[in-house]
Amino acid sequence: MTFLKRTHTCGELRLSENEKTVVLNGWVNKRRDLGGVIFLDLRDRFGITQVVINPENVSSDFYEKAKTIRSEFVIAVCGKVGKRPEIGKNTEMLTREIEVYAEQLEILSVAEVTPFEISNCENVSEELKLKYRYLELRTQKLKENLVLRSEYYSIVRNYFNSLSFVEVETPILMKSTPEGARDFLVPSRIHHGKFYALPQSPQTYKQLLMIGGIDKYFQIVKCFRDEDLRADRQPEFSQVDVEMSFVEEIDLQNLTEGLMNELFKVFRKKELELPLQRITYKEAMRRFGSDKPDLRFGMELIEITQFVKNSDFEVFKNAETVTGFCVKGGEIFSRKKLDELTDYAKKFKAKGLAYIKIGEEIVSPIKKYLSEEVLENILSSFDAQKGDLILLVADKESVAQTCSGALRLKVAKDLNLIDESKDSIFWVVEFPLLEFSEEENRYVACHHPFTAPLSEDVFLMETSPEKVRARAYDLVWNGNEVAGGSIRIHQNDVQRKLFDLIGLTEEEAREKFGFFLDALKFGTPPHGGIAFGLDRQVALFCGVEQIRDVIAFPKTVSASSLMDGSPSTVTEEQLGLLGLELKQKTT
RNA sequence: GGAGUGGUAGUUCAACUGGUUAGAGCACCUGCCUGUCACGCAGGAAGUUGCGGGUUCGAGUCCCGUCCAUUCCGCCA
Repeated sequence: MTFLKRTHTCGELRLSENEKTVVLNGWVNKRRDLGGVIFLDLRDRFGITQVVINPENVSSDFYEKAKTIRSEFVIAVCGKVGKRPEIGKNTEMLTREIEVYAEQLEILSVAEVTPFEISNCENVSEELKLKYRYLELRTQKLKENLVLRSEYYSIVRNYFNSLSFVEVETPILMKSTPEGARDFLVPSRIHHGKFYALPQSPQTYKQLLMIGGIDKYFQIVKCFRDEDLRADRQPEFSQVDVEMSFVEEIDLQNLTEGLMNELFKVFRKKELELPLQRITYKEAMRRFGSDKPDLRFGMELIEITQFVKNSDFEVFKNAETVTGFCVKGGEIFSRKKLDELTDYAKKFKAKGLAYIKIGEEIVSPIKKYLSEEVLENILSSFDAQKGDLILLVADKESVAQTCSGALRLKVAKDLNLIDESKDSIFWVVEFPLLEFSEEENRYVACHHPFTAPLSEDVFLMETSPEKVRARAYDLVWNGNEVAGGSIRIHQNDVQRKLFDLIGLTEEEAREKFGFFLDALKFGTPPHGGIAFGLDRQVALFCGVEQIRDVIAFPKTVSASSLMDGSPSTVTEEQLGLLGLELKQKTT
């Protein structure tokens, strides 16, 4: 035997093992040297067990060796399990009833003083923890998150396997596509000047699988997007990717609801009320100013455009939309608070934020522009009572709604109106198919260019493409988009029409998506799919804000890995082989 | 690409309006301590104040630039 191998984990022993001789392996979480007796808290991923080294019961050699043990040493301890004279004061310790009296001890590995304490690193900077991520992984929290993630995989696989889905791996090296996010590119050594792209999602592949007759597909898959990062966005992230043939929206929605219910049963100890509520994109925007609203609180938006059309206030009079919401008891908001909200509104392109305080009297910077009648109409629209505050944004419809929606969420968070024990989970449907991009001066697909239009809207494709609704659906959970999908186009001519609408010439379409258009000609079943944001869902089930906390080795917001120092430079030789040469950075 | 916040000992933070030798908790090291579990007590070591420049008699503090982390806007079909 090369070392004393464990018989039990550090989270396993209870009084039932009293008197048994056991071997534990683990890291020293904490050492308490009382001069005579030494206590070691031994940690592995299952828990912590107290080890006792009593000089009266062990040889002096043994005792001297034990004296040298420090935090994060990896040791093996053989000893007898005993009942503690006094139950451990650390109430989180699963093994607090017992302790192990060391009889043999091996130091398997010494450890230098770590850059931060494993048992106390809540407040340590992100930078340091990421640099030494493997040390942070020793913490309970991160381990629990990864274990939950692993259970998530297993529930997903069981669910789809039980329904006769086929798990298929799709290529990581693929063709760069012009639409959507920026691609990560991989230069080809064999074909100088040519590049692979890493998939933003296996979208075309899974559709080709449908054409290939694999009529129920799923995959837990990495996706890559070279865009700027956020707390809930990493350059590489995971999806549960699903596609089915001979289906329409309801089939995929039912399938998704079934899986979400399984996940909720395990992770939230409750069942969902199925079927989930549906709300159209238009209604979500009108009532909540968001395509992923949080419905755990009220403060719905009320549009008052009609009442102020003829007011003397130019801003309201000329605005396409005036909308806002009523904050119950918000009359107490200070000037400072209102300024803060105004600044926040400006981030979302609003030019300003109007407010009406309903106190002993009505206080509002715009009061002078509003007639008694108009004011009355506004107050009653919002059902505003004394003590309330009305916040209003006037702008073109999209800005007024988005901005009010953002404010609604911020105010709810500030006032702690969100009941975290509740879950709001529902579908948003009937998204627009296309959206006009001022920047690119063309239509772009809201979802992706393979999404089918609603059949009753197809006639609008020629005349007003922006009005066409898509057969797309998003699953929204507590204000987060946690899954999204659509019924796909399965006719070659419709697909070509869509490419045409988004400004791809016949030639470009052939060059970029020719293989796909060809495939559509050879008998394509009606099909559709959905993709789950795995990291985001796991983060929500773990109750953490950052998806970094559910990824073993995440990147920073500047997309670098502090631990291994990637991305990094490569040698001239490596570049040469690829036929590449670096340009001087232009400043 | 833009905005905010932060960067001081291993670590978490402090240092009022620019002013003596940059402090404290935890960790670390040494000694003492036989039932601790945030062990205790005494002592000690530990700093290029992110980096570069500037203003000043004097800069952790003010100014300019830059880098890193983080949050948000843009972006993310």
